[in-house]
Amino acid sequence: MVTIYDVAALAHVSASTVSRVFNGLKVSVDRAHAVRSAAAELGFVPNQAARALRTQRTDLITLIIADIENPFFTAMARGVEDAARVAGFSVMLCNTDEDPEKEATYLKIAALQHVSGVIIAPASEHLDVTEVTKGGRPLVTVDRPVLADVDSVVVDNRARGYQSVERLVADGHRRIACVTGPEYNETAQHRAQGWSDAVRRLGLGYAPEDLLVYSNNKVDGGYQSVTDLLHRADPPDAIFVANNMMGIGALEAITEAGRSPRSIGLAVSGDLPLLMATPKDVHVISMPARQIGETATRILIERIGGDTQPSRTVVVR
Amino acid sequence: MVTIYDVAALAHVSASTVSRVFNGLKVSVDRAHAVRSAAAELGFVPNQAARALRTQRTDLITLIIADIENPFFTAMARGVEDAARVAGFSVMLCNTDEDPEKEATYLKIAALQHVSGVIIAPASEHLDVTEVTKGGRPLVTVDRPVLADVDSVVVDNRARGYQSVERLVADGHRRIACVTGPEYNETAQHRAQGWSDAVRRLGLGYAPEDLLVYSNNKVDGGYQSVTDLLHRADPPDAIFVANNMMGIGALEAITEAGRSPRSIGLAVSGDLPLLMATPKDVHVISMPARQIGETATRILIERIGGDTQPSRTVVVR
DNA sequence: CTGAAAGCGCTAACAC
DNA sequence: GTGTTAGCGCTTTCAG
Repeated sequence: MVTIYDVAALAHVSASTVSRVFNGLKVSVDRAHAVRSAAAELGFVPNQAARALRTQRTDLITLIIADIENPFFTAMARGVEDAARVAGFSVMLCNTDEDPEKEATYLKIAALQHVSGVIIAPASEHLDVTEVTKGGRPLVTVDRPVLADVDSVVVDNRARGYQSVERLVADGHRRIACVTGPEYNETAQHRAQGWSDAVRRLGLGYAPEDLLVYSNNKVDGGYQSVTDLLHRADPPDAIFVANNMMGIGALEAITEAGRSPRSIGLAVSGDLPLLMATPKDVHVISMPARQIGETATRILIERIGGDTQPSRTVVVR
Repeated sequence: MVTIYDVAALAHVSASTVSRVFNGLKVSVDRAHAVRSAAAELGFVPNQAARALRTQRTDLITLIIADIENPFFTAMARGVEDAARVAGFSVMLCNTDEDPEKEATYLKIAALQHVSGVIIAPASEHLDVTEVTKGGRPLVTVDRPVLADVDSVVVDNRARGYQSVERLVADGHRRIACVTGPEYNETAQHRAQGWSDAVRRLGLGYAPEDLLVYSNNKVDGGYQSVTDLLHRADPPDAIFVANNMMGIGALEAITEAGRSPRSIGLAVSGDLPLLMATPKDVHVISMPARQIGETATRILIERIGGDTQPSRTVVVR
């Protein structure tokens, strides 16, 4: 392994000068040049482990997401990756499967690896971030805020629910059901709240609770819930589905029931993955997934750079 | 930060003894116990950077895939992750977007970070692995072999193409087209070869080239290619689609053309993502994505452990 | 089986 | 601006 000392010897300078060159500190031009060519000649690459040991930091960002198979998260991951790369950071992607235990493990690993920062789509707002933030390591949550004092990047979930109802009403629907995520999931709750607020505010004339279904944010859940709704004695004439994956399931259920998004109104929060063209008549309230990732990364990197302003929650449109 | 010296002091032993305990080397039971409780009391966690610097290795595996948004790769990633975790490794997931430049960058980073090993779904068989393998770091490729002397885990792509034709013929189809991936992609070529072999061997009575279409392994490509095929003057009566994403596009194209997989035969290599139920009459030649990931990881970890048998290519069924 | 001692490659005071 | 020096926390000979 070629070290900084080999380079120093070849360039007739000290090791510190080599170090300075590689860290962009002030060095006279001729020596800097000597160092660079020596390094190139030897194929020198700085040893990250040594650097990490010395500085107690890495140029690594850990990204922890709930479900790598959900296109929303993968799109977000791309946003993170892109923003991180231009800033010279690498991203370590971890998948929790919505399992708080895996989540905790990854947070611990992140701390162990001395990553520079963590971006996480937390399984719950009760996430324990102390393990990673103690020692001043920044963490920003995406998709949902947590109760701890950290930065978050989220979307306005209530507005999404509200807007969905407005659009369906504009289409002439009056009896609009809601299929949202698990009851313990705050994001799911907020979307449902937006929907129920609208149902009341617009005077649609039924108790929202009667048409509210909690599901699992997965394709099969959306399929099942919508199928059930369609078979009720007193079925809805439209449905707001609060998550992209369930949106796919909903579409399948509607098709299978011999209906179409024209006859039964459908609004979905989140982009429908893998569909060439969004079926006519489906209202898609698009999710700026990539932008969420980019924004979160930018905030994280500012923090890594020493930004100490009070923590904030950014709502992305 | 609490170090092994703090633990050593509290346990009245030397630092080396603490190190031995944490590395599973022989230490007398009572001292081992003392060390463990001291470590627990202080909340000691070994500093990975120091360890990496000393040993020149990490418990990190880098997984490099072409497209994080393709469910085949994400399923594979899960297999890798699961197998890695039980062996005490963490995985760093990198997404190349099929961009050889990004791929090269990630390989370089992997070497820099002193990861223990690399699993990669290479963009091409001409992948240059020297940067990462020099120094004896193991690398295994998945999905496709490369020209270098490394382990690979693949599926039998020719067999998949051949089998698809057999199944469609059994359904009574005689004029079977093939939509495969990019021409430079060996995997795509092999699937097409299996298809064309079958077309000839089964005496279907047309020149395979006439019904072979190269596409882009994406949803839109599958959609476009199938649409074009259906509008030909002399259209096929069945289609073999060589990739999961294009399979989705194909299905959309068929539906949009007012046809169904019953009237136009359809066989797809790879599982159709996000569909609740695979449409009746579609032949899906399933891909053992997860198993590929697990197998690759197991091989990699054996190599990391010092296995030096000649490199091999494992074909997963 | 255990401890002392010597670094792994790098950075950051500190002097010059 | 530059070199000298002293570690970062750990593992690993080498003695005992």
